Amino acid sequence: MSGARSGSRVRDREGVERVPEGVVTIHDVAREAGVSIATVSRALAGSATVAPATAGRVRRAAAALGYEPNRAARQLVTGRGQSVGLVIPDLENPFYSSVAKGMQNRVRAAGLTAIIADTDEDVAREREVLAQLATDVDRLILASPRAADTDLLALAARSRVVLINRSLAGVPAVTGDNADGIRQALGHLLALGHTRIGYAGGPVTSWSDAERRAGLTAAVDAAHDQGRGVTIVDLGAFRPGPAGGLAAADLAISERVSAVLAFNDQLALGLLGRLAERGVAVPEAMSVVGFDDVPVARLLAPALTTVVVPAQRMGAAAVDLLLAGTPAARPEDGPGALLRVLPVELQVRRSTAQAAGRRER
Amino acid sequence: MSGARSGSRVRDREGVERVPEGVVTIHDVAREAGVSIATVSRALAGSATVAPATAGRVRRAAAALGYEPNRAARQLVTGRGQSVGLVIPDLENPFYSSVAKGMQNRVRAAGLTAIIADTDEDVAREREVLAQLATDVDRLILASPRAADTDLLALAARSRVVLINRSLAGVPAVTGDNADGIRQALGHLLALGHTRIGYAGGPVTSWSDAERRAGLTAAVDAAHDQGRGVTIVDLGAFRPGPAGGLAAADLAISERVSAVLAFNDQLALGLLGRLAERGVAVPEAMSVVGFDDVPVARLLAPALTTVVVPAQRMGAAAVDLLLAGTPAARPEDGPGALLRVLPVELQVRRSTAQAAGRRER
DNA sequence: GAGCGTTCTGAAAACGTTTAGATTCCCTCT
DNA sequence: AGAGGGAATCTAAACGTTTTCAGAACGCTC
Repeated sequence: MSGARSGSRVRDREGVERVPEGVVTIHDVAREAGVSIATVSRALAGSATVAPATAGRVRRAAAALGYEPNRAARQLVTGRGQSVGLVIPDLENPFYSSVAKGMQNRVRAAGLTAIIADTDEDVAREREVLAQLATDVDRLILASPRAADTDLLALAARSRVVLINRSLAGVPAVTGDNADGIRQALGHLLALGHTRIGYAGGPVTSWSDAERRAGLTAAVDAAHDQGRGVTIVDLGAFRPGPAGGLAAADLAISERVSAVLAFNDQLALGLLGRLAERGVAVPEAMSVVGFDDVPVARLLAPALTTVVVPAQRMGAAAVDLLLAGTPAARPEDGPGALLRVLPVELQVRRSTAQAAGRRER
Repeated sequence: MSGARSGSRVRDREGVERVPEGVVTIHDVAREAGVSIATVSRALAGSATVAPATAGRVRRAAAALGYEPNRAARQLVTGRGQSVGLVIPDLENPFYSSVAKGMQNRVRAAGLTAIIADTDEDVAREREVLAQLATDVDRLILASPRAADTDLLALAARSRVVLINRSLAGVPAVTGDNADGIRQALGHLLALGHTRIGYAGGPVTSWSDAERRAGLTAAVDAAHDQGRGVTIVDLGAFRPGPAGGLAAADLAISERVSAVLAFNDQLALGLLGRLAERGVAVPEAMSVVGFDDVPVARLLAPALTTVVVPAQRMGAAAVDLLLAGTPAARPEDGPGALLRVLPVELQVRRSTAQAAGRRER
């Protein structure tokens, strides 16, 4: 029982075209080609140190036998697997499923395998997932993680990591241009004459929300500098699902804003639903702007005015960043060093309209 | 440089709580617990032949060191991988992202890894994906595959396969109760007085659509037997995305039906959008029923009456079927042998109402 | 024709795990 | 007290690959 255990069952005197029953290993190819397994490995890896004639013979033998390298064995010895993990907070959130789709496409195009894990928007779950994933994946894409900075840095230290919608010193990341998006959205509402606008925020732990709030503040300041008065009413922080939007809607009504900027489309969806329920006409009595442009946004009645974030492209871009031979970033480069910011664009639809005069309810 | 290579850097005199820098292997745990690696392996595998006291010590050591088994190594020796692949037509379709979510949760709960692949509703792409996946996964869940029966059988011959929304002799499968769902939907519309109803079908290659059509025919026959006349107008076959619904809406209007049964919610979404655009009031002038109950269905205005298919549970059930030691099915058992049919339920919302009298347009 | 570099190939060690078979230990039974 | 038998544990082989190092074959220069 030596290493050549599988020999007898693989080859018999029938010749090359005989398809082996069991799994073909590198040893079988080596025997077929009359070389050692080391040479097979090198020939198939395209190493330059193998003679062209030999390489050809090896390749032919491999093809004839239908050899497929065993990924587990390869991974074990190289330490580097051929899969990349994607960790997302919620697969049912259409924004993230789009990200997942883009990511998965690109990964597969690169001949790799996409492993996916949903954390249910839960920190503990995320930690668990990360621990499990860390062992069999050395390349990770983390979409909007809840994890603490230190945990992420530890992770990034031993795996290649790309973040989506979060930035962290020394870790490459892809995000949408949050500040610009919110600026465009606010500009649109101002142009429509709204002066009292609610902001329905995402979770306090959300990096995107922080960015969008900062962008909002900046945009408001800029407006003031131009002599345009506007009041932003902070409606609070909501879970980024449709359910969160319900509460936000009630708040928007009682705060007497004429328009609401929602942290994301999911929230806006809930808002729209609750406003309809309460008999508040959109956009006549209340304008609503979302963020993300999830696929349903344009199908709603009224179709949702929202900031288009190229979710699929974000996923793909994250993969590119991950696979590019980017040298490990040095923390001293600052957070922006490896940040890829994708442009976003306001898509005006039916959910926004000119502000009516102040209303009493 | 022996097998215990990582020893020095892992343990120092600080004690148990010290988190190791490098990767913790079974050797480290063995040293920590004062046993051999074989015992560690057995203890963690839950083998009965290890003394409870020892097992406890090992588990504690493993936890203290944060040990996670190396999957590549395990897979190499056992031959059986610990990932299961999920092939879905479109991640952006909320129904399938729900399936994916349920599947992924269950897979991870079992300590396995979920590999995901999106085929973009494309046969060629699907074939490609399957070939790629087959090399590193021996357990697959195929959601609504387009592939030919023969290809699927070949695949099922060498991997464990569970189908979702399709049935095939000898291959275990999970589906919703399509016929019953459509029966409920039709019954609801009949109860509301509709007598001329459109059916907006899915792709002709879709197994689900075939089932639903069959169920519809049966339900219509049953109604006729009870003396209730109803005319079903086949509006055609549409791509199962919202875009398909637009065309279906125009057809529904020109065919003067008072209600439409849509193959799925995506289609219904498009329908609703287009009807609103054309000024046809839902549900006053036209009732619409969907299928699937995707998360947005209840958030639409009007909220969509639809057949609730437990998508997440389907994903989970498929995993259960896959992991259960189900003996390979024998084709002679017939297609139903390993079919797990999940009950579905009509959820009445605002998109359906009593039929108005016949209208002219 | 000896010495020496080049170019190619092979032997063998590693990767971290599972598992078969050997070994130890401690009872219990005679 | 010695043998026999289980239970618990250990030793070592195996999984299929990559890669280091050493060696073989060859051609060149002097």
